[in-house]
Amino acid sequence: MTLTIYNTLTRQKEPFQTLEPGKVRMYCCGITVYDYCHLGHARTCIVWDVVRRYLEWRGYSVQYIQNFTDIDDKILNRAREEGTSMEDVSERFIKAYFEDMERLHVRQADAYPRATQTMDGIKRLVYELEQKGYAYPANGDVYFCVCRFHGYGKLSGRKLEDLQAGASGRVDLEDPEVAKKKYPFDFALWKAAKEGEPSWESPWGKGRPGWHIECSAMVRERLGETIDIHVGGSDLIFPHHENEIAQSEAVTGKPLAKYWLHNGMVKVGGEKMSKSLGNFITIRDLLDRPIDPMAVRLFILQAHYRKPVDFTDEALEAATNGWETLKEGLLFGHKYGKQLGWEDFTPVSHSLKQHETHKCRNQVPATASRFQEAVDDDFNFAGGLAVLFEIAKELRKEGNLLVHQGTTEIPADELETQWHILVELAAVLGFEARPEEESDRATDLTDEEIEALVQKRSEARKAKNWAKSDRLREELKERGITLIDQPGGVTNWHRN
RNA sequence: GGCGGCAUAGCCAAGUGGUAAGGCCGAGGACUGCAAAUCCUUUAUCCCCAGUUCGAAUCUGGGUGCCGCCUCCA
Repeated sequence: MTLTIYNTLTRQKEPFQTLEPGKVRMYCCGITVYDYCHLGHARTCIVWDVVRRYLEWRGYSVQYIQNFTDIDDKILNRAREEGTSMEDVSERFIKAYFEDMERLHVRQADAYPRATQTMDGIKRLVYELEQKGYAYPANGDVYFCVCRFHGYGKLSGRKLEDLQAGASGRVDLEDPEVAKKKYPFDFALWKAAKEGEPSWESPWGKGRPGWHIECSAMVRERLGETIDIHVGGSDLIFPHHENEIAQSEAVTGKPLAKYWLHNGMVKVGGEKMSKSLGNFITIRDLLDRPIDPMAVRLFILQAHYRKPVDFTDEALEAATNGWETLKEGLLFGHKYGKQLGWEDFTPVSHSLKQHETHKCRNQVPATASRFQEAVDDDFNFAGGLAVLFEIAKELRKEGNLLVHQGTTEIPADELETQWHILVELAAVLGFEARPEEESDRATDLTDEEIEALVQKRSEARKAKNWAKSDRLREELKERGITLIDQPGGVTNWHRN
């Protein structure tokens, strides 16, 4: 089976082939650290986290880099408002970022380069662009000359003429920065220092880098001149990624990335969630409601990554309920493994036995291959989730049968296999259920005490003293015991 | 104005030529003193029009509606 992915660059699905066998070099445009992350950021991080996990599950060794933009007007503005420094602001929100991502169960990238730590690489790129005639200085700024780069617009499907036409009326010629440019669409590689702002020494005088150049420099420094996959939000296609391509390819003469992937936006009330519209909800606010992080992940993963997804309370509730179902399946082994006499009911952790699974692909059960078949088609996680739900629902049913009837329909060893597959596939999507969350709610009653109360209730029932029997049932319920009346007057019970 | 995308049940959402995955919500039934839990069953012809085809949600053309990008943006 072949993994096929949609490439923004070619606007079609292509079979995935790495530059180097078995290895994937992947770069994700991260965030500008001037505020807490919102659900839109969460989507980006979760989607590419899962892409990475999936590639690894498919047997690739993935090198995954994500940057932090820690030089920017917004950060400076915030620092000014607070009376603190740029470093102070960026450090704080980088810390917050990691806290949020940990809660969302997003795995850490292999490295998180920052603009302020990539200064040499940035200056080298600007210098080389200038040497090759793609850049020109203007009063301490340095601009990229868009007209000189012939591939400009290839990613976003724009022509220079269209851009110019579209810009008429938008470009403010009075703006001093615009006035320095030869063409309105030239963009800054380096900006001259302003009074009271952080700056770095450079051949063009004191200043700081433009936004786009840092990614070009980081990719080159960390992953090389051409990488396999470059990802980010679809709102970065133009101008950010277009400019990255221009800068990098003008210098190296090689493609910056083979595949360009972009995730769709999160919407609220039909509109894009964004800072400027003020319709955003931060990850921490959402999780503090509280919403289970896994429900958030499910909400994100149930939509195809390229499509926009609408955030509503209803959708969130559906995801929360859906996660409950999935969770019950994932906890099956912990709850019933012992009872079913499994030899080994510890779950395979997400760091995975899957490589071994790969070695015996011919034995991989049909469910796992259906999962792979779905996800191989441009990361159709929703399709893969359907497979997970199938298993989870079956396990839940078998677990219930065990509780209610004391026996399962499916043989124990088969259930064990199913469960292991479920746990493994769920981990590929980043889902994990922790058994301790469940056992914490244990009651203080001993089995004997419960039995005694159940017996008392049975007697009340026999005497048709419904008030008393209902009171006893209610009492036990409050103490975490669920009663199950069965035909023939037998009452089973279990701790919640 | 330019470029791109989307339109599938009450809601969310896969599917991209052979008569519609999955999730959520709901309905009916079994069981029960009632309930809870559980089990079983059940909910669409795919925005509109025309065309191609033996056959289209799926391809082509037209229309309508919505969204994104074109300025910082995940």
